[in-house]
Formats: sequence, C-alpha cells, structure tokens
Amino acid sequence: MPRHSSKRATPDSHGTSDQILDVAERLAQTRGFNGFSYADVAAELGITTAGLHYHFPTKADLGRALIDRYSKTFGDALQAIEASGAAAPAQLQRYVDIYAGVLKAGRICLCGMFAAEYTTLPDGMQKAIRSFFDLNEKWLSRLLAAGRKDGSLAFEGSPQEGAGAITSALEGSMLLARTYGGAERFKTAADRVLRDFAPKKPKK
Amino acid sequence: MPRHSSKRATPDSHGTSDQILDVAERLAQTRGFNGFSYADVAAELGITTAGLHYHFPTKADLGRALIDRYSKTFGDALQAIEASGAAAPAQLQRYVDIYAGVLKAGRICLCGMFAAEYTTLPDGMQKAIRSFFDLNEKWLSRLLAAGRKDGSLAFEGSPQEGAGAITSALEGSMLLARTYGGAERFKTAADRVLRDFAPKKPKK
DNA sequence: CAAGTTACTTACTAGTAGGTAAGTATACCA
DNA sequence: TGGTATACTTACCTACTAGTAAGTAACTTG
Repeated sequence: MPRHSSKRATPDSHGTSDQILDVAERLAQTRGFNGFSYADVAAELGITTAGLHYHFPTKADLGRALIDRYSKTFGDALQAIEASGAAAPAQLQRYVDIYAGVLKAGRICLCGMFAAEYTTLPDGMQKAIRSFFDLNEKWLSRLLAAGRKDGSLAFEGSPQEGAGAITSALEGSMLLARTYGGAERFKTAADRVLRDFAPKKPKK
Repeated sequence: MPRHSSKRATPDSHGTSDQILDVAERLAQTRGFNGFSYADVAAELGITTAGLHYHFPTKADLGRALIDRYSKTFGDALQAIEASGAAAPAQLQRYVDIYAGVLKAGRICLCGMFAAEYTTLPDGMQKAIRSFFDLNEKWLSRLLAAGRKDGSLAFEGSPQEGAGAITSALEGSMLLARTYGGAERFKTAADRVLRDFAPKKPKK
C-alpha cells in the first residue's frame, strides 16, 4: 500500500507521534504494556514498525512518553477541577467521573495497568508511574484536608490515608469491573467511596 | 546437565506438575501471564520447555491449571475460616490476612493480576477468573449478611455491594502497594476497610 | 536551486515465543 | 522377560519480538 505515491495521507507535519501515542495508549490500557507490540500499533496506523522507531527509538521510550502524556492530561484535568472553585464533595465527584469515563471506554487507568506489570517495566517507567500516583494522592490529600476543614467532608485518619484509600478503591474496582460486574460495579463502588467521605447525617 | 544419569533428581513419581505450577504461579503473580515464558519456568526447574509441554500442552492449559489450583486453595482457606466459627469481624480480619500474606511475599493476587490482562487471555481462563471472584464475593456476602444480623458488623447497602467494595479495595491496594507506599500502604487501607464494616461506636 | 532536514520506507538482524515430532531412560506389570 | 506407560530429552519449526542500516520522497531554508 503506497503511502508515498503523491502526498502523505496526513499533512505530515501534523503529529504522527500523537497518533502513535493515541493507539499505543488504547492498547496499553486494554491489553497492558506487554500485551501489545510495535507491529500492532504500526498496522493500525498503516505505517511500518521502523517508522515507529523513528518517533520512539525503544519501547521504553514509548512507555515513558505514554505515562508522561497521561500524567500531564490528568494533572490538567485536576487543575481544572480545582480552579472551578466547586465544593469539595463536588470536586471529589468530578474526580471519580474521570475514572468512570476511562472505564466506559473499555479501558482501565494506564498507570493502574502498569502497576500490575510494574516488575517487568524499565526503570524510567517505574519512576514515572510512582510520580503519577504521587500527583493523584497529593491532589486528593489537599482536597480532603480542605473539605474536612470547611465541614463539607468527614472521614477518619489523615488526608493522606484517605487519598490512598480512594485511589486504591477506584483502581481496584476499575480492574474488577472489566471482568466482573461491569460498569455498574464500578458505580456502586464509587458511590460507596463518596458516601464514606460525606459528613454523617444525624442518621434516622 | 545430565539429569537422567543415574536416577531422577526428585523421585520422579512426585509432582513435577506441582513444581511447575509453583514456579509459574510465582512468576504470574509478580510478572503477569504475559510476563513470563515456558523458558523461564523450565530454566528454573532445570528441565526443557518440551518437558513442560508434556505436563501442560499449551500455555492456556497452564493458565487454567494455575487459576484452578489457586481458587481451590483459596476456597479451602475460606472454608477453614468459616468452620472456625469465629465472630464475623474476626473472620473478616482473617480474610484480609490472606491478602496481606500474598503481598508480603512480593506478589499480588493471581486473579487480580489476570484481571488486568483479562482481554489478552484465552476464554477458558477468563471464565475461571470470573469464578474466582464469584467464590470470593459469595463467601464475603454470606459473612457480611450474618455479621449484620448478629450485630457484629454494620454497613450501608447490600451484602453483595459490601463484598464488592471489599474485594475492590483489597485488590486495588495490593496493586498500588507494590509500586507505591509498600506493605504499610496495604495495611492502612485494609484497616480502613475493616473499620468501615465495624459497628459504629457511640462516637466520643 | 542546491543542501539539508524530516518522515518515513525496504530489507534485514538476532533473539525469543509457543509448540511439535521422534527418540530414550526408567518404572511397572503380566 | 518383554511390553507398555511415564516422564522426560534432543532437535526442530514457524511466528513474532524489538531494533537497525541504508535508502528515498517531499518539504524547508540559504
């Protein structure tokens, strides 16, 4: 299939790198880092594997780029939520919604997937994964602390512990939802998390 | 390395199959099903890959055997807990301890790992994974229902939902503990789960 | 309009994946 | 004692893995 015949399919200047990351990201989130190959990505984009190596010399490079972009996008979304100035419970809900959106696309969190494959991944990727969770839990800790202070949230233990519990529960229920129970499983688990951090009503 | 020289290393009648499963299980729980090969297992046992194929013709067969044995062991442990006749909170604690033991060995739950790789696994394995979680959540549901009835446990929602929340939280915190926060992360998450299902004290 | 630079291609490599066929040492049984 | 079953081995095979070297068409700049 000659792509070089007259002019390149996409203006060529535009981001082939981004398209590669798009496809690789989807494959990584559905099949895992060890579950897809350069050949898979190349075939889907109609280019050769050598073309891929031009953009990402090694698979470790691709992996790091994947996490970096994912972390950046995630961080931007968190900043947007924070900047909205909404109440803490509403911000927490929006945080959960990010995860729900990923799951709805049949994926799991990129870094949740990579966490499973952690021991098989190159060092650069391992560091990047830890940074992702760091980012998440720092943001959540701040939110929980602020919510507790203004009374819109209530929970036992430190904000750090709370943040850890939230990410664990969300990552875990994403993981299981794909194999067992579907998206509604995630929803009930997420609702429970939200409820756990809501101020206790007088209780009938 | 001649193993056939005089007599076989292990009486030969004894379970080579079991030894294969032992090694494969450890590799699967640390590196994932796509993260190890027949060559890895064979090298560790000092036999050839062809020897492996004698016991488990295909990797899918090995995978199914892995899950079957794991489920059986797990099921037996749950039965033992149930048979102890201990109070519901104590039984729940022992359930959590099973997970803690797995993590302490540097592993994550076999089926948690396989849940991540779910879409890449053969159909037989997928079914077996669902059965594992079914087993877990059925047992937990029964326990939660009994505990609520006798007042030793308290929680919102159905026992099924509670069971789902517990497995999600435990699987998730196992996953993250290996990459971020270590075993203590799991412990704080597990303690929080236990506390969530404890009857509420009068609260100072 | 020539000389780069960019973004690929073709054509290959070495290593590893899962899997198979045929042979062999040992144990078990009639 | 001879035959059969068990538990392997040696020696392959095909497909795929990440990765590389060298070539090339099209844009970009001096």
